[in-house]
Amino acid sequence: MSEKALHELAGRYRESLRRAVYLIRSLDVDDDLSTGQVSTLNIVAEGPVRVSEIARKAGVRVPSATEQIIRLENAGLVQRTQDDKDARAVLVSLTAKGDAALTSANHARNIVLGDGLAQLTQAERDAIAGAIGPMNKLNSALTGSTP
Amino acid sequence: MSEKALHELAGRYRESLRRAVYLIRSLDVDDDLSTGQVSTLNIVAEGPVRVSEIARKAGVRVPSATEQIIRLENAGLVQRTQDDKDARAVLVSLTAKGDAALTSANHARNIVLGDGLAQLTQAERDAIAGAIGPMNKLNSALTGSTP
DNA sequence: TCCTAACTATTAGGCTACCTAAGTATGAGT
DNA sequence: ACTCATACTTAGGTAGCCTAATAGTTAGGA
Repeated sequence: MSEKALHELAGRYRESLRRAVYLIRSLDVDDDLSTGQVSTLNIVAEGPVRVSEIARKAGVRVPSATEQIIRLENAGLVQRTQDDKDARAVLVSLTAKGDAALTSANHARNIVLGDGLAQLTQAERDAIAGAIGPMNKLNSALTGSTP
Repeated sequence: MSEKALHELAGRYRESLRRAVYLIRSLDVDDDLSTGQVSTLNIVAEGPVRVSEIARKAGVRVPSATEQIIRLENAGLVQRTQDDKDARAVLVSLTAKGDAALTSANHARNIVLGDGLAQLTQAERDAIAGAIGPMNKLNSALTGSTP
């Protein structure tokens, strides 16, 4: 593919992503969790995770992750415990309340987004479904993140 | 498509978009413009635009648009003029400096993203290219925005 | 052993960007 | 002319991100 064509595609994709970011934000509807908080909870949900690991997966610096975690801890959604094997490390895990809030938040967002997807044709949904893999690969290639 | 399948697709797409936010941020490399500023400049570039129109297209409230515009104006990238036909309205347009900065910023970002796209296979690029239309349609369906 | 370098997390301070509510000025309709 | 709606700005507040500095822990070599 020519360099010019790559740049043209990059421009169109970039614009589409910019708008999709607002779409994502518009999904924070009724609950009191922000998109960023839901993302952090989704990371924590995979098991007790270190702060540095959360930061890496979320694509932010460690102090930003600490800040998010403190907010979530104050809301009673996560808890911090010491790592037995490394006294420097802190392990973050979901509380029961956090687990419930996350399930509910994911469900609410998937319903709204699912409604939008239902308005597309099957071919359009297939196109989006088929792009997710390549999008993730592109994300990894450019941000170096390993989700 | 079943409701369950829609929600499953919604979940995967949502996760991909979440990570794409960080991709977008990683494109702000060397220049002094943020992603939001580039977006605003891109909107303004289409011609003299009202503040309310900028807010609508950017998916933010009017005061947020005003704030962005003031920042850009202070940087000499846009100018505000009165609308002859409606003394309440303010028309925002690019300055020569803003036009140059926008061209440069778009170019720099397209190069970085283009490099990432170049690492994909042709089939993967085609998948992304094919999803842009449906993604935009979905964005419009859910946010009510008319880009 | 001990000393230094590396690592993990937090705190402190600062910035952008978003929001709602309130204020000012203009336009449009009755 | 009066009223209501529209367009924007101002004021005040919050979330979320950053860098720099700090405290404690670990690991590895002299």
